[in-house]
Amino acid sequence: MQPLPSSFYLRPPDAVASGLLGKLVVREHHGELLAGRLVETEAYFGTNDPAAHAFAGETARNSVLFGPPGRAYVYFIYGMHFCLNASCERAGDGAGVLFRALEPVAGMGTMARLRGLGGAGEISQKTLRLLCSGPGRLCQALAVTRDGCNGLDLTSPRSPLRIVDDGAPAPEIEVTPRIGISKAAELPARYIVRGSPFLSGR
DNA sequence: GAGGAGATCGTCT
DNA sequence: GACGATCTCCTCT
Repeated sequence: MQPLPSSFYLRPPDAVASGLLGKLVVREHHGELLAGRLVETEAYFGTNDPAAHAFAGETARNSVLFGPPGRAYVYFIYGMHFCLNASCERAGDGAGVLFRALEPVAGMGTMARLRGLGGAGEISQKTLRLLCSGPGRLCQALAVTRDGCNGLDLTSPRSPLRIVDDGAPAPEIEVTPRIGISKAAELPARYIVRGSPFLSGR
């Protein structure tokens, strides 16, 4: 299974955000394969978007957003959480897509352990929904940290973090306002798979 | 089930 | 020195 090519990310963030729904996030962690299907994303429009990290211009923290498309931008927030983004559009635009929720597909036992939710033996449907239903949660479940993952190439078959298309049919997509931000939150830039039980709360 | 407060620290002013 | 693209736990109903 080949990762999505960098040309996929060479588009405006709203097109990338909706196009990513239904694709697989694949993570190699200590030789084990962890995977989840994207069910919720958010677009951030770079230097023109007051809610985007890139709004104030390039800094040491957000430099990945201003680099080539298809890279992982990981940042630390609220003193305890990480969030995972994909850079998109052209280098210098500062645009990105935030990954908000995944449907767990492989390695659920390890994900549960990383999340501190047990993980030995059977996993209940309730636990399954708690694994990746939020930006901070999915990073914890996939062992994504700024130290380990910031700047990784999501388009390389050899990358320990990549996005692939497994040929699943395109999901039914719905658009809603963005979540968890104070500036320009009313912009309809949150893309979700309609009816998925794995969406983040609100 | 809903609502609110606390946790905790890197980053920018 | 303030705040944030969040989560969990506790309380109240």
